[in-house]
Amino acid sequence: MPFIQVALPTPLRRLFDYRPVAGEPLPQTGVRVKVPFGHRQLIGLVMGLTETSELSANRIKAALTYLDSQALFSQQHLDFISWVANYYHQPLGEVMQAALPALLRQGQALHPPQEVRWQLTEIGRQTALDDLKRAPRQAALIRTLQASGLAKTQKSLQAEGFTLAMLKGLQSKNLIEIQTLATTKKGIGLPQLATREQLPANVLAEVPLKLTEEQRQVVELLIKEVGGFNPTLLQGVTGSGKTEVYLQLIQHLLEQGKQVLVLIPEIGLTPQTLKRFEKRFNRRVVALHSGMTDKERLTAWRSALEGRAAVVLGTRSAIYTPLPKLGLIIVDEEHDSSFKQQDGVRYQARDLAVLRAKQEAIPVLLGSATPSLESLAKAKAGAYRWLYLKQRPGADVQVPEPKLLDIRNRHLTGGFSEPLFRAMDKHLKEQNQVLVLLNRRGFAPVLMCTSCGWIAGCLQCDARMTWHREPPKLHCHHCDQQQPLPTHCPQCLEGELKPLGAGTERAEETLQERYPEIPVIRLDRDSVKNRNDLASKLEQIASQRPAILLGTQMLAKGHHFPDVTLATLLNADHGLYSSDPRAMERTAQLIIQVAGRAGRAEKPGEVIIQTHHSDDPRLEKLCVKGYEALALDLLEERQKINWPPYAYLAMLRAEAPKSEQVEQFMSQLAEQANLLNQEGIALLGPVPAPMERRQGRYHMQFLLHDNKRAPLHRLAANLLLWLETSPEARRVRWSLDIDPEDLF
DNA sequence: AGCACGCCGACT
DNA sequence: GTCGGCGTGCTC
Repeated sequence: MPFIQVALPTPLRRLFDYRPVAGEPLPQTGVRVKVPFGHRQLIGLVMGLTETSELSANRIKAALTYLDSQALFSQQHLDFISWVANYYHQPLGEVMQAALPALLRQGQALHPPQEVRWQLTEIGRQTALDDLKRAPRQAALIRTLQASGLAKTQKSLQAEGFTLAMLKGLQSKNLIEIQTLATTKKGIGLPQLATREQLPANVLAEVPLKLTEEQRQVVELLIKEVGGFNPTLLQGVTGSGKTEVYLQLIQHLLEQGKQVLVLIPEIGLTPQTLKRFEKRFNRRVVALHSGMTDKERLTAWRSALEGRAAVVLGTRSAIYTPLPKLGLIIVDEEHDSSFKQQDGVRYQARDLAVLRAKQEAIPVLLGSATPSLESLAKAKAGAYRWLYLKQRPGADVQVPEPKLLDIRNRHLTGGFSEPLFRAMDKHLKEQNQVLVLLNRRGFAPVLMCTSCGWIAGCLQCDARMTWHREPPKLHCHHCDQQQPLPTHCPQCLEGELKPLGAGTERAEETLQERYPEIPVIRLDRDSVKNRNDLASKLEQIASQRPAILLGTQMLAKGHHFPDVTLATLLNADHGLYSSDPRAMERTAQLIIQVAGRAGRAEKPGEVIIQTHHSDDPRLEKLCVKGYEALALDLLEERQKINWPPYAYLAMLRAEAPKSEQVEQFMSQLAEQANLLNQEGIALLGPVPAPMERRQGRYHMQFLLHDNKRAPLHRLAANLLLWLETSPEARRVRWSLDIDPEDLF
């Protein structure tokens, strides 16, 4: 009798052996199993069978039950997830769990139990009841069903006095059967079709848009390469019709009966995106994102697993969706930072998309107007095919060149300079919309006492409290801690408290004062809390002209605002002189995103970027030569300083309530790392994390750097062995981040 | 991680 | 006398 090897949701990095469930056939791999574990019961995934165990047989417990009749993951998918666990040095069981929808993790059945209904078979419908003369109750049962003409629940039949024995009796005579239900999109049970879901022969539900020559070439080229691993970077300016290229490529895959996985950034999934896909195809399109209920997610996930969903449109965790007929993966806005999972099971979904495509020998398409330096480097080196969309279809209007507006020595009103106001005046007077982007929520980022200089700080973090007006409070954006607004200075008791700097609330107030007749529509996390809020704001935007659209990142991502002719970024300086080499890249992406919002229809647009450093050569390059020129410069810089994507990093972080605890642990870790470091990996740190105190805990970090991946991972693995066994590591919370993105 | 066991201090 | 603090050991 072999043992089953089970991956369990525990930080212990190994599989656990169990005796198979008695009296049941041996389970397939990829089936969930409930097992006793210490003093509790856990749900794990069967990873394989083994004849031998390192443990003595008497210490091996028996598994309790199998929760699935068929595998949730194919062997190939299990291999993929195992690879992820291995590469990111995460416990396999935890990665497996992360790959399952919450309800399956908790042990719910893949198919929710349905109420048993009985219906007549074809024979039963036609029977003359002569054969049942000696079974009057069974005959009565048939008559009841014939009279109703529909399936009846077992419960109601039993209430009418029919017994289970009668039902079984008729079932064995093939006169009645249990109705099997298929769940439709709306969740209404319909009799399952004899074969499988009947799909219209035509994949298309609407006539596709006419492609430009440029788009057509891209689509044709990509179609030609379907069927093998083929990574492509599609660099298309905002409004160049990337989505239409995706749709027509997807159409081709659907016509071959394939499934397509489309990854999108976290807030990119607007209802419009989903609708556009649904409208195009006579095939099932499902979404997978955090805004859905557990039940909705399970339904979508299941239809993907069973091959019924043709297109899965999801955020980063959708990379784990089982798709038996997967033929293509698309990552839209591939540069977006939300593809990196920052806590728990850490991974970069864009990288995993490329890996999964390679494993399945299918094409993968990374799309962006502002590709990440990682993808650009791959494209430049020839590892990815590099395609462009440079034109905007349907209009001669090109993306306007951003203009830098220097605000050194200029008076600012709520963050706005006079020349910016004048530009706004002009566009509003022409009955157009103006978009104002400000990456700061609340009324003011700082509240200060004018007489003693006291500043409202967070008690738990090394951060300032942001002053919010509506509702009035002090709010720490790092730990979510909230406090009532002080009426006077708590330090000197007499000074006046004044806001410094401006957030979206203050900008809104400023704009409303200056433009009392013009609607100001604000979009940030405080004013848009759910899908309904977003829908109503978008509707306001669509119906009001002139208008001012004001908001954070939310405003810069994904939405089309055809009436915006002026787009402006109130402050581009954040990140210009940051110690983080990624900051410039992000600022550049933001500026290009903002610029892409202006003049998308027939109207020429204008883009104004306020900055204190208009002479910064990188900003100038971005505005005049464009994103790619700047990005290639930044890449060259990265190569010079031997930094990703030309080198590899692994970050060890730790936190504890007392700073001494982390310091002590980190110095032991560093000592250990030095001891284990046989291959000359650069060890940077340990140093306090950028915001050392967060949520009342002290954070430190330790960076491993090398220009080869393998030795770095070997050292990381050895450090993990030490971390798992040393008692010091238990006194702190630590984590290992492979390919970290947030360093400073 | 999560849970139990076990050994010391301040309470009804 | 016991409740509960968290140090330590273990999980097939």
